[in-house]
Amino acid sequence: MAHPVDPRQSFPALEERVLERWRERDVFAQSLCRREGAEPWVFYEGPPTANGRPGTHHVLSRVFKDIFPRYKTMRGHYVERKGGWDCHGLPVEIAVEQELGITSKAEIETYGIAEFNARCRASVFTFLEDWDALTQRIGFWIDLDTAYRTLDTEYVESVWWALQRIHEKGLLYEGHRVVPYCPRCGTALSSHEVALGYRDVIDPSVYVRFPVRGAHGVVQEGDELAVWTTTPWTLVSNAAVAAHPDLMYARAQAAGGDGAVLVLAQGLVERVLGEGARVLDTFPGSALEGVAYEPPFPYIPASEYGERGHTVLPADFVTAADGTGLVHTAIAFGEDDFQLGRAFGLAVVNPVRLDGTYDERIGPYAGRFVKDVDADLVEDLRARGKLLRSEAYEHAYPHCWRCSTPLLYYAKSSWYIATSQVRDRLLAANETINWHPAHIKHGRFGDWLENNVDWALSRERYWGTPLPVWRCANDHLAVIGSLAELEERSGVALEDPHRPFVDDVSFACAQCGEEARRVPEVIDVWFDSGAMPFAQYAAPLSEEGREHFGARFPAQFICEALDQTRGWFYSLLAVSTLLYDRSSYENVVCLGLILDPDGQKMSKSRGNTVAPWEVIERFGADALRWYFFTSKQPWDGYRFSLEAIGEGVRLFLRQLWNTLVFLQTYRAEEDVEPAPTELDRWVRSRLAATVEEVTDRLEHYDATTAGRAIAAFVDELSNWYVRRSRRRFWDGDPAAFATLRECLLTVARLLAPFTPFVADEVFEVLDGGEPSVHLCDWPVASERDLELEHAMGVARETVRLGLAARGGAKVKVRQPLHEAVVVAAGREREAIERLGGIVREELNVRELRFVGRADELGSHSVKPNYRTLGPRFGKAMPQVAAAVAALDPVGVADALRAGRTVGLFVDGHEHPLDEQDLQLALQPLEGYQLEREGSHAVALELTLDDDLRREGLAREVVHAVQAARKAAGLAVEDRIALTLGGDGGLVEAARAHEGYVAGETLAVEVRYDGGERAGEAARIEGRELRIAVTRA
RNA sequence: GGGCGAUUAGCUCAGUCGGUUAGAGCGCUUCUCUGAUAAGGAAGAGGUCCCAGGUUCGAGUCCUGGAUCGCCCA
Repeated sequence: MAHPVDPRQSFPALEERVLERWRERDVFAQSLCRREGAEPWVFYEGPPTANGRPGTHHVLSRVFKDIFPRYKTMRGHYVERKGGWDCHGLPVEIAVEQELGITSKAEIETYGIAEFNARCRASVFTFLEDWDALTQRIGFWIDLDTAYRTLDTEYVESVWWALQRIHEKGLLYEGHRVVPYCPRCGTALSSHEVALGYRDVIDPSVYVRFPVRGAHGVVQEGDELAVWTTTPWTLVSNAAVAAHPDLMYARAQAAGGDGAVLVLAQGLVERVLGEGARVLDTFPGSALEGVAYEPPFPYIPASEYGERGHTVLPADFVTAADGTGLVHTAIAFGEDDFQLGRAFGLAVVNPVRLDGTYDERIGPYAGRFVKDVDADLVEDLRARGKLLRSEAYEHAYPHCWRCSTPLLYYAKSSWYIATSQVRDRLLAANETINWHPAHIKHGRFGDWLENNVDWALSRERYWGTPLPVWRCANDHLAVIGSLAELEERSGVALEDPHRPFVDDVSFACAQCGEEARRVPEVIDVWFDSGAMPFAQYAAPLSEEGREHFGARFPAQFICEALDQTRGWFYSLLAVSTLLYDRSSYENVVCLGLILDPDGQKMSKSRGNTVAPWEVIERFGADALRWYFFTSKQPWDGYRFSLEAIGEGVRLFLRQLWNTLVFLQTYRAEEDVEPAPTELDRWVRSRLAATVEEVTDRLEHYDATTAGRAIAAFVDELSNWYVRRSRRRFWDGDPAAFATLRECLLTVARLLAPFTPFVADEVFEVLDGGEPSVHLCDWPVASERDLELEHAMGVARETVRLGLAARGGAKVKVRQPLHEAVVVAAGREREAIERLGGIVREELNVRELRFVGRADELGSHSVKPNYRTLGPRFGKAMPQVAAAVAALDPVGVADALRAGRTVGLFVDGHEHPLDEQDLQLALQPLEGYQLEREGSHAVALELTLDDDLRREGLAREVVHAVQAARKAAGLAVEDRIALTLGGDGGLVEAARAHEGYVAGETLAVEVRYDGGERAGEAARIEGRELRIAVTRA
């Protein structure tokens, strides 16, 4: 019956075996089958893109996406695990561009959109096999066969439907405004995409002189405005200067300068012009309005901008926090600038082409990429004496999250969803979400929602869901919600809704009859993924999908890395709030970043990445999973290294496995009625406690504490229950086998969501009665015996103190002692007496003697209990502490034992103190080997007589014989014939305890005629013992 | 510049409602135990709980300011 178990089992090999078994027994499908009709518990898969190789951070999110569905399935829910793939978007286009060796939109169009998109379609799943293999190997149960794909026609149609609904609500609009724009990709980015690409860069920070044209109010001819900017490339299209009307400004001269009079914010005079600068006049910014000046570059005349071009304008956004308080304004390149220009009727003049280069109006710089011209422009200013100061300025600047090109803020038109109009609804929906960690809710995510801006939805690209907006010459819009609707309008039945095919479909405008053509844009991929709750089922266009969706919305659980706060977490919430006015998820776990052992972000360029396969091949997937689950709270991020994982394996997986090996090594038939001992009852109670805690923690999405609780139990099981029960296992006690088996089977079930491989193998070895542990129900905690758990705690503490006393006296545990004197009373004494056998054996003493009064062993000291006395006495606490210190400890101990209170004089009043208020501790007396902790102590009687010495020697003999057995290569169950010889005292001790020696060493006969020649020599306390061992 | 988070032993991390002498594991040293275990047990070394103020009888814990790191945003 005993299933042989390899003590040196390789976990990766074990896992391969388990994977094979799962396939054979179709366990994943079975686990779903068995829950058919049960209450669903809904998980949404945030779709990864399969056009890159999966890395360790993907493993992190995938194992957290696995553990809770597994747990909930065992709890009796039906947990559909539908996979998903994000297929559209720039990452895919860029991979294809690289493949084709092209870098611009013009080249794509020359190449042909149809062919380009066909390549994109093919490229999406380049690494699908890698993803598949890794997903399986790490035990992530997800159905990839029915995975939703955002490129599928039905998916696109669902997205169209959603946009049509949003349009019907009046929330889709085209707007002209300044957007973050990637000149390489030729498209605007949404704010959450911008958030993905901030990077520290050093830009010039320049202070430029703008000479005024003629005196104007407070300003005189020859004065110069000191104007600040960090984007010199926008100076060529300077349109105006902004000043805050209420801020105080000054005319000032630098000490020892060229005598020029500069105008700037009064508070910044010293910082900009240096110490000793002289202020000539001060006045509010409003006095500067209308001052005309000479622009820094001559390329675009003031007339181009209109009446107020190249003058000072009042603006509230100006601050004196940095710069000069006079802000350079270029209408096309900043949100504030754009609004200011609009307010004062300035024309938008944009001399930068869509590819990020200057057009022909910028003379010598035409054709160059604007960001590359910064340095030349600064030099130009310097050469013409227009430069006041120039410094390097390090700041975070947004870059394209895929191609790393610095973004430009750029005025152009794009399509928006008016999410800011539903901001309150977004906030309300957020209130219903349970965030892990909690601070995200009102911190990072809540703040983001508070400051919500409209969703910049359109992308001027090729491979994406086409924006389903058709427009006629009279600007009438039609937003189409399905291919059927499009066919109805146009008579064209499209099979593929992608560009370029959809671009060719036109129809007569319903309002004016003019031809309506599709606008050229595609939509933000984040909208695709945000639509997945319904689009993954092709809802609502397919009836079946509508039903599926109805039963699976919202999700109980989603899980992604922290960077999705502005990504999927947002798009998912925004789409469902727009359509259904509620959140699409109830619980969310945010995962942190994976760092290298030095706390640096892992990246290919640093060469500090650890490939997931490397870990799996060396330690196994369970080890990696266990590390992620238990090493720390997942949102804190990880300092990841192979060593860290190895340690976890050794401490936990090995320990668990060895316990199983032990059980299987000694396992016997179990047909006898088990008679459980205190130890059995104890470990079962601890097991119940563990089930309670693990369940509670997993209900709260806290895998870390749950996993650590399992580890703590396995440690108790292995290092206390098994160690204390070894003899019972050797003797074939059925209660011990039944108990250990039960514990391991329950641990296997608790562990199933964490380390699904080793859990299943343990379960299989122990023949748990199902084809897999993953088909089991989650364990229910049995009743606990809190009294016994407490008693064992006290007993173990007593053992610990006793062993420490032995250590202090340098007396080996092998040497038996007469007695241990234990200071304990009441409940503690009962506890130790109850488990006295265990304590005696562990301490190797013949008797336990109890003394109720610790002063028999040492003197008391009395300390105040601050926790109870502090609130009572407050400020008088120091006096109380002094008064307590002056009490007679023996008297206090007597009084408290007798249940009386102790009077304490403070401030002339007597205050009664009871045993809650005072804590007794022991001071050891000299001459005793005593270990104490709180009111609890153990002393050892160290006097040895001949009897004890002989027994100690007999145990030494046994120890030596066991070593000889091992050296002779005998199996643990081999019987032997034993011959002893050598030192008379040793032989005599062995003879006196022959039954014990023979029993311990499995000797069927013992002879004492081993003369000089016999066997191996061992040395015990300086004396020689000769041992001969032969298999009997 | 703003927001969020983190900072506890050489390393990885716990630390409850503010309460007595701040813990665990790993690693190190010395003992010890062994019919499962590369395991276990005991002792030792190892701490400015990031810093400075404040509140309080009492602060690792609460408040304010600052430093460093990470993330996010301007």
